[in-house]
Amino acid sequence: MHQSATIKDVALKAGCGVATVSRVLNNTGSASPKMRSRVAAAVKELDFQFSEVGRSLQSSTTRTIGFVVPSIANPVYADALQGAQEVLTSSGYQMLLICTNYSPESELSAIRTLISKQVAGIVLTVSDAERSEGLSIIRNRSLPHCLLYNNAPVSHESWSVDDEAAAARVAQAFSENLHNQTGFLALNFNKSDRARQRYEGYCAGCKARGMKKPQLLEISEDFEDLTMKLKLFLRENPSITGIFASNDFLALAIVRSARKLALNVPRDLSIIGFDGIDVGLMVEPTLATIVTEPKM
Amino acid sequence: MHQSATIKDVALKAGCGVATVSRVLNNTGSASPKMRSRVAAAVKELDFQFSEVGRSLQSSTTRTIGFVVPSIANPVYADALQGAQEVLTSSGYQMLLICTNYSPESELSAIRTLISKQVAGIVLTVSDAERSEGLSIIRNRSLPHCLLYNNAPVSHESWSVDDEAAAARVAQAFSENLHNQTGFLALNFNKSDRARQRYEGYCAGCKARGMKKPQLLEISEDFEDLTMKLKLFLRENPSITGIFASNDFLALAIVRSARKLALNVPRDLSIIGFDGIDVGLMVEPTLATIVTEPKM
DNA sequence: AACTTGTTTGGAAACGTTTCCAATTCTATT
DNA sequence: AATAGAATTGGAAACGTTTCCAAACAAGTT
Repeated sequence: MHQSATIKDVALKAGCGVATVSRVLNNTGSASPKMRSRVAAAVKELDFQFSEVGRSLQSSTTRTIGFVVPSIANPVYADALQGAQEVLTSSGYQMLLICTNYSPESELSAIRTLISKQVAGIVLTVSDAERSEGLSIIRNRSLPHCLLYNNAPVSHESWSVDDEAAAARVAQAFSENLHNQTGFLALNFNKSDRARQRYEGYCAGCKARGMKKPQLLEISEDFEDLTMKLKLFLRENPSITGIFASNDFLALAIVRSARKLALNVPRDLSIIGFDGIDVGLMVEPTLATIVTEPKM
Repeated sequence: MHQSATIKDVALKAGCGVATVSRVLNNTGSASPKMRSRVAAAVKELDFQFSEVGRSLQSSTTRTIGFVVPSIANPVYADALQGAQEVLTSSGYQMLLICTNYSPESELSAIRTLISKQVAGIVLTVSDAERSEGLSIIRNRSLPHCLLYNNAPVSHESWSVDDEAAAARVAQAFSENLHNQTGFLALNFNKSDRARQRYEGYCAGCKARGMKKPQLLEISEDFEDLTMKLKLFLRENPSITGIFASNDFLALAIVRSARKLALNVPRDLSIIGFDGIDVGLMVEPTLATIVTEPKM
């Protein structure tokens, strides 16, 4: 494999010292016109590019931001990453991405990895912001960071959604449409503080409006038996007329299951999602959801 | 900000040379039990982690793979990245991700950036594999790489879909259902060799089955006026009974537009997509599509 | 006790940069 | 022509690792 040219090769070819090459290429310090052109020629001839590794070692900073998200197949995170990409790229940063699949252990090792790669900052969604070990490491090192979809304690940066308030809004919508007994659908309930916050906010909202306490329908990763689960759930709780899904992905899946059970959505069973992902607009009828706005 | 401990700090605290620390921690070369334990203690006390930057400089290799894709909002790429994540993470590699938004210039600069970051390899989807400048740089440097969704010339690695064959299959499906005049829907037609290959394969397939040549319906990024475009398109080509969308995203969008125009899908207008993304299964009726299998 | 073997150890160079600083060259002034 | 001052230049150190190699040490054999 063709070794990359280094600044030394350039200096040699241009007949000057490496310091001069560095100064010319970075436009820092002075250099005579002839030197500039000789360096330029050498660079072109060798197709030279700086090694960011060398630079990072010397400057002890990388132009890289680490991202830690549960999954990239979920459009909520994909869309957030897409948005981040645009601002990163335009400011000369790169994205180092790690998915954790909702596993706290993966979170920790992801964060360690990012630290050892000396990322300039970290954007992350953790399973539980209150007791994330990785997060406290980050804070100990006072690494620049920003939580994404987790709520941060005051004085910490985060970009998130007011889960409680939004969930209360869902309770309002159900209440206005005369639903009394509803369900709450969650995946990985114990692994996601978002799901729990939404559930709590939702329970509070229902209570405030005199509705019955929502029944929790918790499912596993395996979508196959969702239809069966729903069937049993509705049999055990026959008075349920609405379901609040803790995210749009689940909402779409449960709509589908409901239809398989020959239920008309929303007539027989109302369903509200959370996030406002684009594909929710593409189904028929359009998915009811809480739209969040993760843009500047 | 709390500076990270270096191997020198560890050596100092353990009362030995840096070489010893390196040997102990990497389990390379010999070390006495007492040294091992002293090093271990120092590491724990300082919460030491190797700097990957220093390591990379010395070993001139990073455990990072660069990924260049058009967009991460499109589930086709998101799913591919998700799959890649899993194998990367389990083999100790990280993903450096850059989105290009279908722009060849961004492709080139993305590739330059990745090279300067010394990635160990590159996985990329380019606009046009035949004339991608970035791709030829990669080949010149004989950097390990793999095309994703682009077809590579023989002897090069790529992970892609046989667009022509798949498109011919679509022609077959339409033909079997007695469609004669159909349309082909594409976004960024001139910016994507995939779309062109699908179109060509589709035209060939239609011709082989004695159908009329498909009409091209090309749209811009702006989905707002898709409904209007479709209306005009169908007015100009009243005999069209089916549309082949060059990807599932477009297919879902056009289904929606068709419904807005009070057309029954598939009775009045049949639509076939391409990719087989999961959300296609969540709409009602399920999206007809070509399922591709980007997994091991 | 003197030697041979084998194991542990740490100094130093190298990887590709940037930057400080001293040395050199140029320009302008007397 | 001599000199002050400014502009340009390059050597060397530093960033955090790994690895080569020689030095130090331990243990076993005469």
